[in-house]
Amino acid sequence: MRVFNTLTGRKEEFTPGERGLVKIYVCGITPYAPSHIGHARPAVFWDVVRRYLEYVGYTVRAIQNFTDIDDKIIAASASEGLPPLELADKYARQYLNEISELGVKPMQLYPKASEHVGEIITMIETLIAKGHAYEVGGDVYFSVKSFEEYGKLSHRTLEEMKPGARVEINEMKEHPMDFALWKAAKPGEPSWPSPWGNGRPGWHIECSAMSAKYLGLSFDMHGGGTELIFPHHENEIAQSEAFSGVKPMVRYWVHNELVNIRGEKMSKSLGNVITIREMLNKFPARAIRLFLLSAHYRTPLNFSEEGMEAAIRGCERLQTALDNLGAFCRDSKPEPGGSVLEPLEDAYEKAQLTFHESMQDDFNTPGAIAAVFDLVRELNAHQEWLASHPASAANYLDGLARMVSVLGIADDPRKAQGGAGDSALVGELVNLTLELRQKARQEKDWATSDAVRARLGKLGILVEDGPTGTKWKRINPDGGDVRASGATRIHA
RNA sequence: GGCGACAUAGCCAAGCGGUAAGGCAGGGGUCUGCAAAACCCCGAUCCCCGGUUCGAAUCCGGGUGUCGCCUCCA
Repeated sequence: MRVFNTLTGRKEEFTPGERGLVKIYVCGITPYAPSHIGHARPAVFWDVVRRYLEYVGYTVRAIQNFTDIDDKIIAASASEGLPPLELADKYARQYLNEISELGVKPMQLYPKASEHVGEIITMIETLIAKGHAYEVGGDVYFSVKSFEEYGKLSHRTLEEMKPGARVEINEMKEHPMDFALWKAAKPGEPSWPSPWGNGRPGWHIECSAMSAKYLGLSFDMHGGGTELIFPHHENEIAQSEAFSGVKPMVRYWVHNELVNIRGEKMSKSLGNVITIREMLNKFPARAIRLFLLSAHYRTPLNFSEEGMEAAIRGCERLQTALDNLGAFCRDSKPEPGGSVLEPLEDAYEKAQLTFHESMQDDFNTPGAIAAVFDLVRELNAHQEWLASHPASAANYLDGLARMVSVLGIADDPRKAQGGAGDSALVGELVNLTLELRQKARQEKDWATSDAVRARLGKLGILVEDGPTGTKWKRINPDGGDVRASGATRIHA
């Protein structure tokens, strides 16, 4: 498996530090407002990475932090009238609920900065003792000049950073690029006691402290958006490696590109933010995932209604294929010999291969998705054959479902839950209705046949007559959202 | 001003030296009582200009354009 490493600027062969175990730290959010699509991209991407690594046999230990001590939280706290930590907790929970609805499997741990102040203070004390940090008037700063490799992640030198001069002027700092490890408390702000007086941690140190605590001084992958490369991750390396002397702190730095909208960066000031909640209210979670995965994680993704529309259609196509296979599996017709259909078998093997080669090549999800669609086309093309070979249908369904479940963009109909509140009784009633309708069809009583189909449609049951029999599935009566995969065939 | 990324059919998007995956949309067929689903056929020489090479969308140089970072930010 090859992974692009920001540190070296190249794709590298991936090998975990410990055999069979992959340790991942993903930079999470600062919970001070509802999360938007830009937050959903890394959440879904890392979920897929995790699923794939587990799929190929690794044990994954992944954590994602919440920065719950921060200027923005303090500001939002004042305007919302909620204590800072409560406000952060509220939005953190909201975020977790939303990504859960997006099908993201929970990570092992979501550590919060506020709960690791002790570890942070210990780390700062060591940095001071080692001459990498200094205290000035209650603040503690990291000395960038004390870490000769400063800039190695973002590929720039201290000299290159001066010209732009977008550096805050702070008389107290020894070097303009020195950054705060600890900030002296200001009135009204949350603060903790420390050897340097009351105060709070700087932004970057929490990640160094928490990753060290839960993953060790050197771990496999560290993720985050590209905008975090500098200064956040550059500073993390400096702190962690200066603190422990262990290098590298992170073996593979993996950064995702951002989500834009109409070619512009999504930001509150431009007023073009689309929240995860809004997305979930409007589109099926599966389609949101397909959309987010339709571009490689290292290329910017432009949000658009058209893009979502395409993703919705794509998901429907996938689910229809899965549902059909599920219906064929349940077919009780006897298998006429264990024959194999060559073109199908070839397509299946090729799809499997392409899927894995794509995922192994720096998590190329668009390539993996293409492999899935290739297979779906072949499967669809041989529906009649599959309908009379349930064992083969089950076999291909297994394979297709495995691929699709790594991406989380469709369900195995055999495992899917029925529609909310639906019981087996509903299924039986629909089947009964369709059997009666079938009699009408045989008598060419199209008026009755069409009326039944229309009535069922109003109830959210989509009826389709095809060459392999009549199928039905549960849909959302308002939208096209396929809720359950009750595809059952009524034989002609 | 510095650092970096990207530019492929109407839209989205793979490709990493051997003559362009996939999805959506569109057109034409097949199947079908109708509808739907599905299948088949149709579309790009890869921003521009040079260069390297037997051969480049893929490598190098120069343009043009877009975007990101350099300050909080997924």
